[in-house]
Amino acid sequence: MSTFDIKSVRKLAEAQPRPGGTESPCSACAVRNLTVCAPLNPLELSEFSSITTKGSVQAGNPIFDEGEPADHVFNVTEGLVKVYKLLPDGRRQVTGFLIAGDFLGLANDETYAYCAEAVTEARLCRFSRKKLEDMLRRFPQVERQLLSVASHELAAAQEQMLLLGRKTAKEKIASFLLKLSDRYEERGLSGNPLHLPMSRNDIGDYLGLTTETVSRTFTQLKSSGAIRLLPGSLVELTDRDGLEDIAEGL
Amino acid sequence: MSTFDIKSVRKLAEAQPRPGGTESPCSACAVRNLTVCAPLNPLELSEFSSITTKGSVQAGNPIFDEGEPADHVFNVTEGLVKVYKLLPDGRRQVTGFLIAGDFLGLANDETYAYCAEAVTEARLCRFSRKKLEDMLRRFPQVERQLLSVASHELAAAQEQMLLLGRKTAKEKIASFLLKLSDRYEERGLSGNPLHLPMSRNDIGDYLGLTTETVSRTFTQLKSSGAIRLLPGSLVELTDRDGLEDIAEGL
DNA sequence: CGCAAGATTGACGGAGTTCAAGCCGAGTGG
DNA sequence: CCACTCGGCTTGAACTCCGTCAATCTTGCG
Repeated sequence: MSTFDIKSVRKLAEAQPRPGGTESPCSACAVRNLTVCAPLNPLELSEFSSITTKGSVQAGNPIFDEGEPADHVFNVTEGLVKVYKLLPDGRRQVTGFLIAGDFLGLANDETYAYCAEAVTEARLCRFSRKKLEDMLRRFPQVERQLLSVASHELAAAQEQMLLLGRKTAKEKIASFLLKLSDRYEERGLSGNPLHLPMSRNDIGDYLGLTTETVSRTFTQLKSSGAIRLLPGSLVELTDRDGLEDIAEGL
Repeated sequence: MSTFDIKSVRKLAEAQPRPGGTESPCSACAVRNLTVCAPLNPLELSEFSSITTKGSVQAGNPIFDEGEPADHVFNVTEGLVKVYKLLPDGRRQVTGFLIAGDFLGLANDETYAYCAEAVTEARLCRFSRKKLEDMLRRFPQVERQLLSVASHELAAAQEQMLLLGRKTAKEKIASFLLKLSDRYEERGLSGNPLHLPMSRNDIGDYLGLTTETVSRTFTQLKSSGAIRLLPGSLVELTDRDGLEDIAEGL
């Protein structure tokens, strides 16, 4: 394992393999069981770790941009990352917020089809796409896992299309809070209160709304007692059942 | 190979395997090279065909509904299929229109996460999910192909999110016509003039618009000379460059 | 031909955007 | 320690695109 160093990506102090064993840096990875590496045994993991590189990205910095050669894929191990697409006039659609355990950079094309940027300082595992493809041939269980991940993401994307195409602002915000809360808990983070480090603008670009509408809707949900806004970008979901009804349009 | 027969799915006259050879019904399949079966050689294809079943569905009939046990996956070989999700109050989001060569029914859950319905009479190959999974283990190249398909669909889903979240009605319709035209041509169908067998309502539910807005926007594009509406649900794209500019918000 | 379902057009209204003005809070420097 | 500043958040007012409701018109089909 080495570290990577591209624009906006800082090197990390190199994590030395433990001496005298099949132990690898990956074996200590906190998100290993949440991600594509889950089906590997320690020996395989050690081999896998030989093609990975760790690094971190400062808040607000890009990880890659649309149109760049898609030479690497990534795994988020810490922090929050947003991925988005742009229209020529600058309109933006955030297609996802990624947290520890999320996979990033899958592309069939030779270039990335979207931009990725750190919202908070983030840590990532990086794989060379070429080497990963070789690995996939040798570890078909990882390929199967990857298919499963892609299939989950596809289902989530369809859910998001329903939200974008057919839900009202209030329903969008309620759905967003609930889904994020669930995902945080899946990954062992606090789902309530919920940390929202992204800006109102980012949330708007994720939900197909403007900053102002996001802000007004938060105020509305706060007034109705469904949520509380706490200092430090925290949101408490005080009436989860109520939010669930709102999210489904009931 | 046998035929399948579930509600709304008609049996087809059984296609007999050709006697005395490795030839299989699949080897004559018109969309074979457009779909997941593409990487198989004739011998493998023959084995693959043993787990497939062919059938057809009448226009307007369901193929499966959200929440049903996801026991099968499908491949469209002819006709048009729409895939959609519903909110409790009946609001609908069409998440895709599928044509010959498209794969359908991928689910990690035990149940389908969406509904699928024939728009025109459609023909489908059906695979038992269990048997398909066994096959995937034996033919990793098919699994790789599936991953590639899923990854393409993911990119398309992100494009669609950009459309739903950030494009105007006019931009949505222009994007829709262009993308559909391209996909038709990929599959060897006419991309111009373009056949639109789905209703204005279906188009609206795909683009996050109402029937009325779809209709008005078609009229508008017609008046500006970008398209012509021909009898038989045909649309001629008379100014493709103009449509492309509109689609990108230029 | 006549019917029914879908498509078009019109008039109106409203959810969300746009534009603009204050507010708040974290970081900075005197 | 506190004033200052700057970016993001909130609130207000006017507007607009698209949705809603309703009345025709078209089309495919028996």
